[in-house]
Amino acid sequence: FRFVVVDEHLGSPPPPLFPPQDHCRGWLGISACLFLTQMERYRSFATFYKNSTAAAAPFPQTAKIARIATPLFPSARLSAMPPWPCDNAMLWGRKPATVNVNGPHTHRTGMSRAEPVNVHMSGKHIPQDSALPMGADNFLSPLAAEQCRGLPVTGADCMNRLKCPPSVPPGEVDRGGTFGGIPPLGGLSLPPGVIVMTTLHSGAGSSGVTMSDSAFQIANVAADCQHSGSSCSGSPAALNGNANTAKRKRKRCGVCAPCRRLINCGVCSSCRNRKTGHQICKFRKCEELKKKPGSTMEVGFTHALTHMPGGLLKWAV
DNA sequence: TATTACGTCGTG
DNA sequence: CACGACGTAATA
Repeated sequence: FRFVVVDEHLGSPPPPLFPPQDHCRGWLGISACLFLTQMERYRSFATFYKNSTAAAAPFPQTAKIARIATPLFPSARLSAMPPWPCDNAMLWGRKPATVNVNGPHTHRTGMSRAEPVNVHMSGKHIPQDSALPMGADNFLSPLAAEQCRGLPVTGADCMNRLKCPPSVPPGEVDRGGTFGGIPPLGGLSLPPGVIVMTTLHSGAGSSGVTMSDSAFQIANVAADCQHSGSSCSGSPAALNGNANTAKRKRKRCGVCAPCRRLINCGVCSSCRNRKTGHQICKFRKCEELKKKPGSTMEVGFTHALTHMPGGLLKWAV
């Protein structure tokens, strides 16, 4: 699944939390999404309506209240299926990454692997099933790659430099899909800050992971920690519930800056020595994998979900 | 089967 | 420690 922040604000400029960047909304970060608590959301709305009286004028008080009071996942408890047609929504601008959602030792098959973009592999087949066309005139251009080649560039920086074409012509307001690759949401109105978890079309039957499946995976892990009364700070094996689990390769977290980088730098030792080194680009090496096994981020991830004010986890399920 | 990249080990 | 080489798990 993917986290998609829907920045939709009827008849008014976007709220402060999501500045308008129609050319490329960029990556807001899972952490940014998840830590958009109800309180922050309320504050965002309040500030917005307070500071932009002109924009807020058309909004009656009842509408404002109703809008702020809208839960983050308004339809989630009605059905396990995604209530909005965002199946091919893109967030990272690449195929879904095999990220560590369920824990470092909890292997899930069927999740698509990342499609690393190597600037030296121009002839390599690039899947077109993602929502953002990865054509030569898109963000895979040598220019974009070169721009991202700077060493201490964050993933977000890298994404922001990518050439995401506007989803609507300049001057128009995007009322439908906010990201360039997101199809219009039709008549469905979602409050700003909504996090939509979607599945992706990744080939026929290639993924057995559904939106609800993944959501429940996260929910169950978090809930288990909560119900067991543990601090969720145990070892990965403990998190997995089996200390005797055979040692497996850890997977990249998918959310740290290096993980969010899309391209190999091409100049680091790992890139230059790829044939024999078998190592990922130094600037794409997951921060979590650099650490010794045992101190993992998914602890914080699930902790955030579990203890988030406003019950985001509840809505996510 | 080919590719990617994690884990480990030897070396300096 | 960093680095390179290698085995090999995971995936396309």
